[in-house]
Amino acid sequence: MAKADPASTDRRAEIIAHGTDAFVSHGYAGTSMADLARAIGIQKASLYHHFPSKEALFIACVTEGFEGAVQRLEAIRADPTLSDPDRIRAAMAEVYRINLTTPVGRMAPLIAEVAPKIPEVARTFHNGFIARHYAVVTGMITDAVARGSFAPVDPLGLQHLIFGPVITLALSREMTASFPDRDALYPVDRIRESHTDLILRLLAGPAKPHEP
Amino acid sequence: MAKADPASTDRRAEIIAHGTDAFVSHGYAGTSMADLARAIGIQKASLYHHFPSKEALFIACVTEGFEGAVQRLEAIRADPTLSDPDRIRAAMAEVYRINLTTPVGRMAPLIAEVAPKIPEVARTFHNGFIARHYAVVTGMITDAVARGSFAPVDPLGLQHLIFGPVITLALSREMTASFPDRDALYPVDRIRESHTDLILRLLAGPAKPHEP
DNA sequence: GTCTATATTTCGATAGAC
DNA sequence: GTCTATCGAAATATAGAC
Repeated sequence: MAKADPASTDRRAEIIAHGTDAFVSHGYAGTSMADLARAIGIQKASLYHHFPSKEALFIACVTEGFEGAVQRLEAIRADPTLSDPDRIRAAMAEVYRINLTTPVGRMAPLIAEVAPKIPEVARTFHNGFIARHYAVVTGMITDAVARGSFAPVDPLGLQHLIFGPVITLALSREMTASFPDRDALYPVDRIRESHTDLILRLLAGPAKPHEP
Repeated sequence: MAKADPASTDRRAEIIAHGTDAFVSHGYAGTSMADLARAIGIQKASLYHHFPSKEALFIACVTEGFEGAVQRLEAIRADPTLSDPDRIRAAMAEVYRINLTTPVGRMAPLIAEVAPKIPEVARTFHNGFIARHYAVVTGMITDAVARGSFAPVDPLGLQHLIFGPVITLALSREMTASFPDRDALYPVDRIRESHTDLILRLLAGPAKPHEP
């Protein structure tokens, strides 16, 4: 994305950044071009100089938002200096980071809202972001199982066990954003550490029968 | 659905049923009173005979939607004929049923959208539905641990490991509702069975070190 | 590229007949 | 209880000056 004119390109990126946040927070129908313009500090008509319609702006927010997000996970998978458990720890830390500190973790319901109106964004987002994230993490686990580092596990079940709690946590925290006790109800660090430990425990092998 | 006066009382329930589905599918702002009336087959003005405003209708959809949903889980917890593993199996089957066959599993983002405008619905839904569901399942696990049936586990981590994949699955399936290969991407039965097995494996006890 | 001003449609909500 | 008709506000989008 190299550009000559910073005044022009930066404005477009600024609109996309604000727009993504607004769409994720208030939904597609709940985000008005007037509100968005006011948040950025420009006039409504100026938005239409950069994007021909609200729909085009939305598509840009969804499809340009996850560029580069998969590459960090790919790098963790390919890093030869990591042990297999440390690779899982690093991957889960990155999954938590991307889902809890960027809007992407709250995009699923937004896509669902818009899918009947703009069907292609659902495929673009799913194939370009979700499916690739799943594939990288599933791949690094089956790699480790093949090397004998981990016990065999059903990849489909484990994939949902890894991503499900993170995405639900992002949505739960947004739902409770106004609660004064939100961080006590959904403490990110504690949940992430416990989650990671439990996943590694499953990968370590089948259970030894519990003796009361 | 028992019907005494099909003209009057059922109309209110009919509006709430259609409204809940529309709100969950298209968001609060994305659901218009005109569309809702058309879906039911009445005129827009008739909606305002049963509810004074769109906001009042929405609050009714959220607060009346989860009545009785917790009682089935409570019954499973209290059932003396179940073994502890079977109790977990029954509870997870019920969690999957409620989240995947009723709109409640897709309500979190809807609540998040509306929370800035109607703050009280977030607390009502969280305290009345989510927190109680969490408490029942966490309680039946700590009960079993106290009886010696299961190994000790961090209840917070396990709670997210149980509910997270289910809620994310409900959202993923809605996001991909238009995909012809949705059931292949997100096969409910396979995921539920694998998920349940992995949870029971964690509860069975600490891992035996894996030997390649 | 950004602005003011405006066209057009759709929204939530109300009035009043039946 | 449901209808037709309509209001005022807010939405998307456009026209044209600077």
